[in-house]
Amino acid sequence: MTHQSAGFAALADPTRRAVFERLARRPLSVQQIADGLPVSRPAVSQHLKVLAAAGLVAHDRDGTRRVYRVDLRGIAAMRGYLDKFWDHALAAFKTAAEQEETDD
Amino acid sequence: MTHQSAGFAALADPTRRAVFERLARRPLSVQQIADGLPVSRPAVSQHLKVLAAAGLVAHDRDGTRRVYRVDLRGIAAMRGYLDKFWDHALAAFKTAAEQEETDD
DNA sequence: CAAATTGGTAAGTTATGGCTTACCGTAAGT
DNA sequence: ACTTACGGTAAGCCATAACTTACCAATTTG
Repeated sequence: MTHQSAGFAALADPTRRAVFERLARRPLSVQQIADGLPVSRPAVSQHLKVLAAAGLVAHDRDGTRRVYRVDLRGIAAMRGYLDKFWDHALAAFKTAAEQEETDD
Repeated sequence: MTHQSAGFAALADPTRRAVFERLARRPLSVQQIADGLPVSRPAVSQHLKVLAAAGLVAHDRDGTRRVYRVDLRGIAAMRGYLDKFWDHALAAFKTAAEQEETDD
């Protein structure tokens, strides 16, 4: 519920999408993520916080490192939100089409 | 491509999501949308512009009125973007699970 | 053709959010 | 224990974006 709306805000930012897309390829430490981006490491930390709040990423500990990876729960929530409209709009479209038919 | 990223930004704003969700129920004029929201009509116009740029809404003319409705193209683009990660993550998960099995 | 309704755009204000540097805690390595 | 590596948080800066009022164009109606 909260995850859906937070998800859109999370993926709205280009840098944050870049972080997310990198993690989709393979799990990475914060440092590794920052190395591949034109922003500082603290900036990455802040982005990860937002992504985590949206349920889009999670992390495991490895010593002092945090290895981040994508979390399916956030994606599932967003997919669910969009699918609601998708199904609804398709149904409405179908109804309209049938209406057209009987109008002939 | 452009629609995906614009879509997330478009649905990131609560007011804009409210506009979109209202339109999902049924097509409405700009005035009608504004009547149900705590913001001015020009604000609604601006939100509709953003939603339209993301391919999430479209409109038909009816005299001086513009009747807005949801546009499936924007939703399809966003679904496509998310599904990519969904499929990829599921595949990775499956591979990991099979790895576990052979580890026993 | 004048009046009224509808809605997009401009200009200006304020809040939000993304970035930086500085700082602090924690775990490993020597 | 000291040093190094890693990463989260705080404070402050600046750009963006969400809102307002004011204005204008276009269509319908009397």
